[in-house]
Amino acid sequence: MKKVTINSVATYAGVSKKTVSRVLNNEPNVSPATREKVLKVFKELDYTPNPIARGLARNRSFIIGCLYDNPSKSYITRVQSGALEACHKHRYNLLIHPCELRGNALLENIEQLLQTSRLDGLVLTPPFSDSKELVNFLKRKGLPYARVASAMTEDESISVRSNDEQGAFELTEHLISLGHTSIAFIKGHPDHSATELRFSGYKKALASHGIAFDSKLVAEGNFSYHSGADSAKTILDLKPRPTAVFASNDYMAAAVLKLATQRQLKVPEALSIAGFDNAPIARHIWPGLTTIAQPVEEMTRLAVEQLILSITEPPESVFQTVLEAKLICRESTSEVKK
Amino acid sequence: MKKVTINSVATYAGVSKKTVSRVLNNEPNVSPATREKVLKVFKELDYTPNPIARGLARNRSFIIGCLYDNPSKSYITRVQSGALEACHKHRYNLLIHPCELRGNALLENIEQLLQTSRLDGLVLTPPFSDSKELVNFLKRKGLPYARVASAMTEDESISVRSNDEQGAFELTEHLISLGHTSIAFIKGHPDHSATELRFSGYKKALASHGIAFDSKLVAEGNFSYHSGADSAKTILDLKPRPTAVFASNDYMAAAVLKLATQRQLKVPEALSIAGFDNAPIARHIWPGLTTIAQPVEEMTRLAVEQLILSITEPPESVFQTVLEAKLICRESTSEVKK
DNA sequence: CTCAACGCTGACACCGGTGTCATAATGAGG
DNA sequence: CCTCATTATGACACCGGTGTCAGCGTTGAG
Repeated sequence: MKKVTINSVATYAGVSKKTVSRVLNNEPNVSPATREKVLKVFKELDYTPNPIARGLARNRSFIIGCLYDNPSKSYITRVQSGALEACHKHRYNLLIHPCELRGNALLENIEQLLQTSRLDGLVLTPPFSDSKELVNFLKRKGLPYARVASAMTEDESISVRSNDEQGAFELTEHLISLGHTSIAFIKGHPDHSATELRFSGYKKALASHGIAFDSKLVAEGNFSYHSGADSAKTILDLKPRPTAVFASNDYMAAAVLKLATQRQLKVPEALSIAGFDNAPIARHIWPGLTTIAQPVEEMTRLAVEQLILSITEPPESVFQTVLEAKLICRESTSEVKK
Repeated sequence: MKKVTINSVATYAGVSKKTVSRVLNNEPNVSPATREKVLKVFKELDYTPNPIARGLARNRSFIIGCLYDNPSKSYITRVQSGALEACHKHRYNLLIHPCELRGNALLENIEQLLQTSRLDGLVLTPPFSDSKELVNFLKRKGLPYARVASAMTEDESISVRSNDEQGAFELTEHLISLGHTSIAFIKGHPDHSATELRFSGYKKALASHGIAFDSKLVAEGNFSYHSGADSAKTILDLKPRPTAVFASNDYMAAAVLKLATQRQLKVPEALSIAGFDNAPIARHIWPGLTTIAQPVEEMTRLAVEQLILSITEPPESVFQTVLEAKLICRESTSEVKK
C-alpha cells in the first residue's frame, strides 16, 4: 500500500497541487468542474491529507491540551469526555496533561509541554483555571486558552462555569426546609475558586433564613476523600452534634457517611448528609447522596468549542458562560428528628 | 519574541543546519569542539526543535494513542497515568481516544483517528486488547501497538497483563478459608478476557477444596455498577441465600453491598462480599471491600514503554509480561456464621 | 471596441527539520 | 612521499502540505 500524497492526487487529476490544496480547504476560485474532478480522485485514491505536513505549513498542530490536577477521577473523565466531543467535531485531537499546580516547576512543565507538542490551545480545569500566574504566562506566550469552572472574572478570556454559589444556596435551603438549623460545612481545596463560592452560597442561605453562622461548624477539607474523613471526625465529635453535614463534594460526603455508618449513626435519621458534583459514588452507596449536579461535560464542551473557534477566527467578542447547577435529592437527607 | 529555528542556530554558530541537526540527534561524526559550540548556542538562543517539522521529515508524530471503552473511570485514569509516565519519559505525548468496541463503525473510527493524528503507536486496553479484528487491522496498517490486560496469547505482540486467574483463585480461597462453601459469583463483561480468567480462578479454587460448582450461583454481569445491581437482586433472592458473593469487579461488589444494606442484611456478618480491582470505591464505602489489587499503572507503563522502544528499534524479541495481583483484605469479608 | 476587473490556475518559494552524497581534512600504512 | 581509509562538514533535495504572485482567458462597463 503506497502512500497517497497531494502530488499523486495532482498528477492523477491533471491539475497542480495548489489546486488540490484549494479543494481540500474549500477555498473559492476553483471551477465546479475541477472541484468535482479532484474530489473524485480523492475517493478513488482514498486520499487523506497529512495533518503533520499541513501543521508545518500552517504552524498548527490541530491538538488541544487539557490541563488538570484533580483528585476526582470521575470529574477528570467527564472533563475529557466533553473536551473530546468538541475536539472531534472540529477534527482536533486531545492531549491530556495532568500536573501539579503547586510545585515551582509548573511553568517549566508547561513550557516543555508546549515545546514537545506545539499545542494550538489549552483548556484549563480547576485549579489551573484560577491561576493568575498560569494565565499570564499563557498570555505572554500567546497561546489561546479557555477556562472551565473558574470564578476568576478579572481575566476576560473564554470561560465556562456553573453556578456554584446558587447550587450551594439551594442545597442549604433544602436542608433548612427539612428543619435543620445546625448544618456543618466542609470546605474544598483553597486553590479552587468553587470552594469560596460554595461556602458563600451556604452562608447566604443561612443568613436568608435567619440562622446564625457558626464557624465551629466549618471544617477545612481539600476535596479529597481523605480530607473528608478527617473533617468528618472533627464534625461528628462536636457537642452538640450538628444534624446535617454539607460537604463541598461527594467524596468528602462519602467519607462522612462512612464514618457515620461505622459509628452506628443512622443516615439520614440521625444525620443528614449532602455533597456536591453528583459524582458516581453519590449513587453507588447507600443511602444515596443528595447533591448538586453540574453539567461538567457540557461546560468543557462549550469551552473547547469556543477555544477552537477562537484559534481560527479573531476573538471578536469573548463569552463568559454560566450554566445552571441542579439539586438532586436522594436518601441521605431527611427531616430532622424532633 | 521571534522564532528560533535550526537556521538561526546554524547561522549564529557558524555551521550548517545539517551539523546542528547532527548535534540535536546525538549523531556521531561531529567534532567535540563543534558540538560544544552548537550546544552553547542552543542555550543562548533557548532553542527547541519543532516537533512537527521533525515529524514531517521523519514521518513520525511522537504521539501514542490510548484506546479504551471501559465503564470504570478509576481504571481509565490509572491507565492514562501509567501511559503518560512512559510517554513523557521518552518525550512522547499521549492522545486519548475512548470509543465503543461494539458498533460496526469501530474500524472506520480508528481509521479516521490514524488519519487525523498520524499516531506512532497505539495502546489497547480491554476490551480492545482482546479484539482479533482490531489487532489484525492494525497489523495490516503496519501500526505498532501494545496490549494491556489481555489474555489473548495467539497474537505475539507486546502484551502486559496481571494474573487474573491466580488473583481470583486466591480471593476464592480466602473466602473458603473463612468457612464459606456457598459462594456466588458475578461475571464480568463477555468481551473482556479477564472475565473468563477470573471465573476460571473461582472454579479452580472451589474444585481444589472439594466444593461442587453450582451454576445457579453464577450471575452474568458486565462490570458496570448497574449490572451488579441486577445480579445482586438475583443472588440475594436465592434460597438458600449464599453466604458470600464474589463480584468480578468492585463496582459490582459495591452494588451488592448497597442492596444488602438496603435490605438490612449485615455485611459481613450475614453476607461476605468481595470485589476485584481495588478501585477507589472499595475503600470509600463501609465496610471496605476485600478485593484483588492489580498494578494497572505499572502494566500500562511497561506496555507503552515497550511500544515506544519497538517503534525506534526493530522488535527483536517481544515480551509478554505477567505481573502479580495481590489480595487486599478489608471489612467486607468475615468468617461464616455457624 | 478597449481596457479594467475578475475568476481560475499553476510555478515557485517556504514551513523547519532530516537523509544522501560529495568533498575536504586528517591520519595510518607501505 | 604517496595511497587509501576515516572523520568532519556542508550543499542540496526532500517530507507534504500552504502562501504569494503572476499569467491567462472571460466578462462587463464605458
